[in-house]
Amino acid sequence: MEKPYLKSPGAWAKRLHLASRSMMERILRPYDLGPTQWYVLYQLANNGPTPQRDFLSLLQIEKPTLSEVVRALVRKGFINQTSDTNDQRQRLLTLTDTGRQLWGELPDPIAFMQEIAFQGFDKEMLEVAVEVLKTATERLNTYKFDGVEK
Amino acid sequence: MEKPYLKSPGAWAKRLHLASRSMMERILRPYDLGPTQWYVLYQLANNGPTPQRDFLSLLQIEKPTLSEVVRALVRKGFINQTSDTNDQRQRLLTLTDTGRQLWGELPDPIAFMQEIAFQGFDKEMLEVAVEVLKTATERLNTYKFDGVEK
DNA sequence: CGATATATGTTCGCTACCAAACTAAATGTC
DNA sequence: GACATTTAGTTTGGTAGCGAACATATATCG
Repeated sequence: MEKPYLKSPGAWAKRLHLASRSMMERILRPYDLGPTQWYVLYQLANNGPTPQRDFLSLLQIEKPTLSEVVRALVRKGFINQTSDTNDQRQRLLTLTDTGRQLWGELPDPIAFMQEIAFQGFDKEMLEVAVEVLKTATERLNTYKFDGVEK
Repeated sequence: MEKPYLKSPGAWAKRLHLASRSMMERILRPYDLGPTQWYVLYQLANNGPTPQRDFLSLLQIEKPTLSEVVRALVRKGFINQTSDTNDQRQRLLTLTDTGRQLWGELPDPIAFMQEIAFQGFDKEMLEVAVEVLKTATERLNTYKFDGVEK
């Protein structure tokens, strides 16, 4: 009975995620940008001004997390957060000039890391891996649970 | 050119990790325990008092992270942190009586989630997934980089 | 119209992760 | 023995994540 779970896809998913995050942070640090902050700029640079609300599903994060990311980007002067004129609840996020200029200088960390991590793998192997991860994720996310027995 | 990376194993690794963490947090919340805190108790309950230092490799985390986890467990009264008599730098972690009692009441969240997430999969598919994740992780972790071109 | 419900964001308090800079103790080296 | 180096942990300040509770604004319903 020796920690079988350290060899499971779940454990390796965690390690891969942390390794990816770590490298992305190193790449972005010179630009004073975190990984999730990068995704927000990515969206704004490629699709123009976007309601803050939309980022919840785009980034798959909760409201408090998004609030903090937005706050950081506003503080750094890379985006503006304005109230929608029609619906005063909604906030619209737009790139500032500084933000647009920064985006022009940024490398694409995702493409870079994909190349390192997955280059040379069979297409089929990658598909199997995605299938396992995707299914496991869906099962966990949809599992109804009223507390574990106890 | 539509965000191919959202379908990559890296993206799914992140989602699976977050889904796992989220469920583990829900399971452990009634016991006032976080996932990483659980792993520390797991080690102490199964292998007895352990130098704090050893947890760095066991949990694959950095010193500040460990410091904070230990701090939380001491604050909650589940472990003791004492100085080694031979080497005053080292700290030894031991379960308190409260901690031991708590451990006796805890479910095993890992076994529980493994069952939900991976049940019914081909052994071969799981091995392929692990192979992909493990290789990708190693490549990212060993990649030497003196900053991306820029 | 008014009360209630829903949608959008923020705040608070927590876990968990890191790098950089620090203290203190032990070890090596000259 | 003195000084430099290494090792163990902490502190500080940051990102990223969450639930619970809150304020506001819009929408719905009676």
